Amino acid sequence: MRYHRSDIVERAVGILDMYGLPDMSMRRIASELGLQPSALYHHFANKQVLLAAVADELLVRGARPVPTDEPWDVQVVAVSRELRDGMLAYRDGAELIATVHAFGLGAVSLNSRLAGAISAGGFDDAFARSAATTILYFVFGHVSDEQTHLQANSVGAIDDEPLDRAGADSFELGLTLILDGIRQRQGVEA
Amino acid sequence: MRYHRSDIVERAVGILDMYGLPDMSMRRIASELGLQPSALYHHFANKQVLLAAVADELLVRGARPVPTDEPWDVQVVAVSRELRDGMLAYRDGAELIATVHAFGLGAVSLNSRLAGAISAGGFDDAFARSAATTILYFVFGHVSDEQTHLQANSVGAIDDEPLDRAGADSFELGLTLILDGIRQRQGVEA
DNA sequence: GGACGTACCTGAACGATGCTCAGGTGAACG
DNA sequence: CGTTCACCTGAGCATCGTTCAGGTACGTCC
Repeated sequence: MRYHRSDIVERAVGILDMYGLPDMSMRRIASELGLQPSALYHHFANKQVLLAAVADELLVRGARPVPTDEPWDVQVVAVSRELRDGMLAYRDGAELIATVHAFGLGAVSLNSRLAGAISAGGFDDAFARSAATTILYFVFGHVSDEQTHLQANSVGAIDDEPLDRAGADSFELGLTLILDGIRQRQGVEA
Repeated sequence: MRYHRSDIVERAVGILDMYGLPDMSMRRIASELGLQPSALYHHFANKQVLLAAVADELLVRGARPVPTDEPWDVQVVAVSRELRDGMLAYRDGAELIATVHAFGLGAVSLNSRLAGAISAGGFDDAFARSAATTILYFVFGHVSDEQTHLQANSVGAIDDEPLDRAGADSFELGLTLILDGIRQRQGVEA
């Protein structure tokens, strides 16, 4: 069988969700496709690039239409929730997406989408970018923590719902905190 | 020569600052001490524990007295700046401290210190904890990004000061945003 | 002073990782 | 029919974290 980039990404996503990030090795991906590991390097320069492609795929699968007719802060909340849900939808998705972003590969649109929504509130462009990254750092950190604890507690089969609820509530609270800080600057900004 | 835990941590810090996190391998640490790699496992159960000890050491070295006589928000800013400076003081310090915290080892005091300062503002304990982690996620994310770009640009010997300035300004802005959000809740909270 | 315990260390090895490279195969295309 | 090029093989390199059986020396206690 002969494959394209997309086939490899798809298989990698499957392994990620089934066995987790540490098991998503080049050898594992290759063997599940019936290939030699070296074959993967025909499609991706190195593992980081493959990881970036997988992270982008997760984000694409979790994408939702942005409500551009709504107020700017509603848009920001919508994008943030979409990002959170996308990260939580696959095992180790949060860690993957956060590290890929930290590495500077892929998912550049996240920052732009948030900054764009904020700009719609009549803020300075530089301010919008700073505020957007502030939100991004919060989302990455919070959701990564959430997923770590969720997955740890899903091994022992204890109650998930209370934890999920607590995570979601805490997420909304932090997000509101930052948004309140931004809103407070409306009219003061250039 | 025979060593203690602290000798190994100290040497590891040296390697970290000189050659970076990726070069801080068990083999490298051992060889710089004139030891076999296996000798390190007499002092630390595994590498994660060693990393946690190194991260804690960096934080201890960067510690400053907290101005408990100042208002709560001034204390929060002080702790946040101390943390940022501590992370930036050593090569790859930000990544190290952030990943160790994510792993749940060491540096538990960070959350408590921030939460404690916020509580002094008369906030609910649960709220203080949530607000503290919101700030922590922001600091970790922001400073990690800062350090990545600083180190990338220090290879090519271009201007550091403007970048450093931009990083610090953006840091203060994000921090103020969150603090404004928190302050807005004063009086409303239980 | 001699036996003992323990803290620290050696040296070899295991299993796994990302990655490279020279070469092979087969389908599409002129 | 011949060539090009995308895709792949298979072996191997250089690392990594970690384990384990055993060794050495120092402090303590009889």
